[in-house]
Amino acid sequence: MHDTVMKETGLRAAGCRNVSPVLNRIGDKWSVLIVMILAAGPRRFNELKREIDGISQRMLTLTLRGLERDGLVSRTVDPTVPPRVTYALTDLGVSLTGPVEALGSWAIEHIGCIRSAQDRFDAAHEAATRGQ
Amino acid sequence: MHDTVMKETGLRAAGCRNVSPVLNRIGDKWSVLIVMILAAGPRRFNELKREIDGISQRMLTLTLRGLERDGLVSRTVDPTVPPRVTYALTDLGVSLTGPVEALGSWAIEHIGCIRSAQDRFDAAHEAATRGQ
DNA sequence: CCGGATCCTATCTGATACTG
DNA sequence: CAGTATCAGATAGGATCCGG
Repeated sequence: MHDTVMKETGLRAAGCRNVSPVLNRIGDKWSVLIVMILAAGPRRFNELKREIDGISQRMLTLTLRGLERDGLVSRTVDPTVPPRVTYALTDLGVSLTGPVEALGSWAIEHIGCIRSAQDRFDAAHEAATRGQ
Repeated sequence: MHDTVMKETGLRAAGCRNVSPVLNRIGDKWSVLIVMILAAGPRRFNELKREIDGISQRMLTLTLRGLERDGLVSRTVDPTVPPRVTYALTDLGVSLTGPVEALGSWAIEHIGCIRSAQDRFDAAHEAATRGQ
């Protein structure tokens, strides 16, 4: 990002290409939740599964694989039997919690505003649709 | 939300219920991009369509409706013929740009780290899969 | 110019069953 | 315990045509 002059459009386009993959990850159904739980400390597979409640085994595996692939989460296998696999946030994963918490704060702060906007919109839309 | 004592788990669960809808919005394919473009000033429908390049008419309409429903974007119809419809960020929408830019900065800052992690992961995984 | 309606495909997700 | 494999349903997204 050391281009001396960069048009706003160029900056935005470049930003988007970089931001998109991150958004795809944090935008999925479980990633942020898992990152936030792991922010409180490492967990084993079934601890996560119990703690999340609603996630399928499959999605937990898939999401953890994705997070591991992106370098946000580390996976440590304890070669015992039965196996113990521990997941933890990497430094990169920890650094993500900041921005995500910022977004979370915004959401909590404005959720009332959003919900009332939705209600107003739905009411208006329902009124327009009533005649059909 | 007036429980006097709330366990960490409860707090997290409550936070999640509030954050999830927001994540669903900003996690989708186009919302953040549109918000960021509108942050630079109001646009008309086809201006957005041209500027985004790759979005289908359908998705632009759908995404704008969603943003409007959430109170992030305002839609103003100029009752001329042909009609002019102008989209702009609401105050709520403007307030979202802060956290989103924070996330964007994080993404830009760490994208190299992420990509190399992915390459390492893919290389390791490919090696493990080679023998099949 | 704006956008609704329809059709079709790709991807995501969950349920279930099976394995080291 | 910690996964993998497979199947079926839900959902997102694009292409296209039509209407105000």
